[in-house]
Amino acid sequence: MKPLYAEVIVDIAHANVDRSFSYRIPAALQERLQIGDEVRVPFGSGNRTRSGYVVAISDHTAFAPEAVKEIAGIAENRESIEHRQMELAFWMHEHYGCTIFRALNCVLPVKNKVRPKQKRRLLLRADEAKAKALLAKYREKHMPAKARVLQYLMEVQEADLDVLMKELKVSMPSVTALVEEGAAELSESEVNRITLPERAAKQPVISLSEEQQAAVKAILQRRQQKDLRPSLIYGITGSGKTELYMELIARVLEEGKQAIVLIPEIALTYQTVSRFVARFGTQVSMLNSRMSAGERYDQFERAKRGAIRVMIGPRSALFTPFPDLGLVVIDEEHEATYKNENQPRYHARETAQKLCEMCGAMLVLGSATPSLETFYAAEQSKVVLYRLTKRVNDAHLPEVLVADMRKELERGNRTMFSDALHTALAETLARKEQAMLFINRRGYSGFVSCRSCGTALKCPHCDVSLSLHQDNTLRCHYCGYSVRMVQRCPVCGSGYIGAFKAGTQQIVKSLGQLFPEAKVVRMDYDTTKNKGEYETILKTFADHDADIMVGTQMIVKGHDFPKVTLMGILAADASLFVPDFRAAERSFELLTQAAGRAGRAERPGKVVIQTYQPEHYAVRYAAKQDYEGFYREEMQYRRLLGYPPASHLMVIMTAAKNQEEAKQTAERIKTQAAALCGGETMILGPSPASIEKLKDYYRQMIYIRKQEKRALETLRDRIDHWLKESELLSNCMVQYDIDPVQLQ
DNA sequence: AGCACGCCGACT
DNA sequence: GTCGGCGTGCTC
Repeated sequence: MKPLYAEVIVDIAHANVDRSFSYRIPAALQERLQIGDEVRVPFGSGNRTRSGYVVAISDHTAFAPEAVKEIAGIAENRESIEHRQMELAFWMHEHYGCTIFRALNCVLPVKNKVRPKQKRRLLLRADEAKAKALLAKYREKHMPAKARVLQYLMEVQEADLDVLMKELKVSMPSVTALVEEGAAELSESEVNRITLPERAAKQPVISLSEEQQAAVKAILQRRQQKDLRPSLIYGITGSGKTELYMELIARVLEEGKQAIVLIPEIALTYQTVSRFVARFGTQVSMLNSRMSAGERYDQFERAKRGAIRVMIGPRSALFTPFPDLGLVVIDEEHEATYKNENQPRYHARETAQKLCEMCGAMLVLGSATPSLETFYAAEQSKVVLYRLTKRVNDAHLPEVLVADMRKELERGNRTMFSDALHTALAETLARKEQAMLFINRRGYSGFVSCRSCGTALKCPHCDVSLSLHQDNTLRCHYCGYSVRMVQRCPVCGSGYIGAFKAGTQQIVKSLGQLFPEAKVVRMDYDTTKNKGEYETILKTFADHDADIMVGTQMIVKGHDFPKVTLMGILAADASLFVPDFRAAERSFELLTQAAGRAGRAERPGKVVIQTYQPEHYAVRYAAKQDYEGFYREEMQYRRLLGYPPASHLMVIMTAAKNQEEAKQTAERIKTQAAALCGGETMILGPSPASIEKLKDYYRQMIYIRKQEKRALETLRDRIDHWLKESELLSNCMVQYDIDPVQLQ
């Protein structure tokens, strides 16, 4: 019998051992051992037994066979949380074509990751007399390292451990010695210092509307029948999706199970979380991206122990190791942030579905503008749809005006504001109400449009916009088509053609000229970079210390300001012509959500959409707040052009420091792919990525379409296998993404 | 993370 | 020499 080896990740939280080690599998375990099993292995020169996880099994090892040690034993609980998490990691590895390591690091994020040392502080513990005595002793006994540390501590009382070690040129052994002698104390990072809202005065549980109750009842009933298909709560803004989620969470908690709630990072604010805390108290916790690995670790440990039973967070909260998960909610499921743009390129929606299948948990998706994927799945009965059609408190939908900016130009209005918006602003200010101006900054990647007739230049082959490059050519990022920049609009001959530009700063400036007495706040990436700024701006506006808020995408999500009765959308077109097949979908979402911001309370709201393309279907349907109309029209395009979800699309990206290398590798991959899948498959490219050079790497893209997703996965694995055999990979990186959410 | 090895200054 | 503190590097 062949000797079998297992690759084992050792359970030590340190970067230096963040890799696998080969172990021999004892005869008794050869039949039984599986990838993902927890094993006991001798490790290090002391051969201390440690636990680890099997990540691969094979009949050979890259390590010197005579130096390989043997697995000591297997942990018997294949039901453990870790085992379940490992299984999820392996699914991600297969599904997203990333390495097992990447997947594991994502699913068990603290394992193998160093706890941030900079957070550890060294405090003086001995009193003055004792410290002086010890210092004298160290000096006398020639222990300079310890003496230096102690003296320093006596001066400053406490110090950051990393800084101290560097400054005083000492290392860990000296510090530990001091701690053991009781002279000093190490404090871990401020444990659990995330500030959750205080338990708010217990608010009465809002009773659900008939519609909401019916949906809750149906979802629970389906679970009883072991129907684990995801549920889609499709409800217009203000229809009370959150109450519905909370009701489901309450039911799950009653059964002694736990729940995960995913919310896009941008909407993950104090207010959102406090609603959950008000209902469920200290069982609720949250994650966010600003947390250190240590804080995250603490959260996960508490979840494992049962101290937390509801976790709210972004994408990564999905990996909370709950012992008995009963429910996953994904709010605003259409959001692009649910797709990880780094390796592993997982989509939280798909991954949640897998996780829920594994745990027998319910998956509930919610959105006012569902992703085409989810709505398509609902049409095919792979997802069960529940509609919420009524706004809570019978609030009215806003009145939407579409301002045709071409006509404004004709009339000689060269400002950024249409007459309609100008008038509406004046009226709103006169009524002492508030307005928001949303400037669509998506699609800043240089699409070229005519200010006179609204034409945007498109690729004749791909139906995506051309981008203006620095060498003054217009290029298609899908197929590589390229043409010289035009001087006049090819449709109307106007000279007003160029790349679109407008920023929040310019808007604030012109507002100052038009309405000098109005107070304006600006919210965009620049003004919210520092901690707390986001909250400060929101508070200023909520307290009506400002009349107009100007901002980017950020202002669209999140908050209800009851006094906002006007929403102005500038450059609604910008996102329509991003060179991405999802451009229309994204624009529709943005416009619809922005429109939903106005007049949510008893005051009627007004929305002004400024566009050069009033006849575009995304603008038309957004103005009517008609998702389903938009869905049907958009699906026709997707079917026609073979884009997801009608068909499936794989993007292969090559990246190399040498431009030629990236190109040639891409060419050879294309040839190989063509050979592997025969004649009828559509392969586009290679063409440069929209930002061709990124962080010194030149990037080339290939697009492959197929009816079956499975076929793309097989193709990916075959190409990857072929690449590893060939010698192409040495200077060139290759990444795959099936059904991308954002094209690069 | 923990362990061993090897460097270097002090002392029998 | 050689003892012991202390930094460094490795762990299948």
